[in-house]
Amino acid sequence: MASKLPVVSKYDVTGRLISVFKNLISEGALIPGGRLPAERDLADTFGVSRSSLRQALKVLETMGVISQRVGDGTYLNAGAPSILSESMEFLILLDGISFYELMEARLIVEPELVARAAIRATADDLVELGAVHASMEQSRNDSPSFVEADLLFHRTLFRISGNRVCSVMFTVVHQSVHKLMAVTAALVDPEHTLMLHRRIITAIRKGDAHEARRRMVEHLQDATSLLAKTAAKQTETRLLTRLSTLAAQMDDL
Amino acid sequence: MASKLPVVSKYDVTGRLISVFKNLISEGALIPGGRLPAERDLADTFGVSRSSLRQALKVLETMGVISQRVGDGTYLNAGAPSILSESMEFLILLDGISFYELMEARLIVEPELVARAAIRATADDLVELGAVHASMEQSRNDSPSFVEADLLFHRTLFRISGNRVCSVMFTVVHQSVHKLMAVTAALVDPEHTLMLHRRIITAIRKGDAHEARRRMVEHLQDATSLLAKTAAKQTETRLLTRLSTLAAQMDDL
DNA sequence: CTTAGTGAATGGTACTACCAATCACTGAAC
DNA sequence: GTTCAGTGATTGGTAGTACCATTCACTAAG
Repeated sequence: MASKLPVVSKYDVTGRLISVFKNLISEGALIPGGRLPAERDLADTFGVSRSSLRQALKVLETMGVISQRVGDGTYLNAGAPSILSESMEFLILLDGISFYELMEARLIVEPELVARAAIRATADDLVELGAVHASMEQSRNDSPSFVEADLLFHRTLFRISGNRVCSVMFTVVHQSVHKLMAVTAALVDPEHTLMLHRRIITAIRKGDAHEARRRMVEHLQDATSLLAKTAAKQTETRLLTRLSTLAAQMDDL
Repeated sequence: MASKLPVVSKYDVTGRLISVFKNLISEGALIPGGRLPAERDLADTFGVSRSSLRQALKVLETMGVISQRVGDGTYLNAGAPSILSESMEFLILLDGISFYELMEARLIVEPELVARAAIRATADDLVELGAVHASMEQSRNDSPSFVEADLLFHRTLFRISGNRVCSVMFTVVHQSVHKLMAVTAALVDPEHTLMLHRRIITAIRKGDAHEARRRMVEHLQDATSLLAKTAAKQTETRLLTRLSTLAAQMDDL
């Protein structure tokens, strides 16, 4: 007869639980924003221990799929732009991705993306883009918020372009680059950056995809060479490997 | 005095543990391929319970950062192209990313990437690319392996382009698209695909970046319209939402 | 109607016990 | 000396219990 009946390999319960949640979501049994049963009930329903269930839930929470609040409950998140960010940080660490490679990735994606933004931008999009740029001008003398506004500008362009896949994937790239820019921001000329941004906006307003693409290349190449100048190779490497140190620490270890 | 001394908020032990591992990796205390102490020892040295530690390790394992083997131990992985894959699947589910959006992301990235490949390709790269194409020709009558070889072709181009950020990010995009292609592969004309690929290879051999870019756009647009034709909107949606069902199931639930 | 309080529900952590797979070591057989 | 079987310690995987801190809904007092 069959050699294995309902063996079901007692192992990898956690992994199978993750698959179950994946299916429940795809089947619509769980809706974004909805609340999941309590851990004790879930464990009971699935016939697994609360320990194993919690491992699975912790994975989902780290990926941004769910949110857990003590005393309240567990909720399924709506769209989750932060899903990839934790993974990406480890990727940068393990593969030793350099600052140049990050910027090159931007050079590959953002010009083509802004070209689509130039075509698809609605009137509302243009207003929003103008507002973002205005807030950038206001913070021209405050490095931290200027860098912040700079990235918001790029992220807005991603949104306008309409491709969420690229948008999400480059959230973390932007975050990583952001940490580097924050260090060297003092040496950046705000007026120069603002001018390059204005050129991009103008191209989008005209709906000129080619021009927008060209202006984005111009801007990113300028930023790359500038950051490269201010950060010596040695320093840069050190910065990159310390990217994650900003996170919460285990104080008592 | 200070209002909070060593309070250290007993909460989010797992999250802080993940940060600790991140730091240990970035500081070189953990090297890829290296073995971590046993769970019981780790929990002891960190002063946390094995439960909390295991939650953190499970997150790292799911992301592909570490590998755990019963009876053996826990090892830090080298580069991990699969890190983003699990997260991406949930993203597609939660955000309802469509097949068109996936293909558009490819259209944004791959042409520019192949342009760089045309410039950077070494003699060895060209040989490898030729070999991949040859294996594709051999499997022209076997749909499954033909689709497989098709994706290998594109992944090889990613590698040759030299940008690991894009390469890793699109691993999962390719995987998702692959599952769709496997369904509609029967309707694809192998000879047509092979011809489009040959054009790309020829452009790379010539080192003609513009030509390579143009040929990639041609190929991807062709693939998109073809898949769109064979997959009615309704069917497509159903396929997408079932993308994850191939994974292991919880048989006993 | 507002506010303070009370108790149940919930996630977070700790700890123990046991299982199954793996590996290194030992000793017998060739 | 070499090989192979066995044995025991080590290790990850799961189950289960207990307790804590937070949150929320409900209640009663103002």
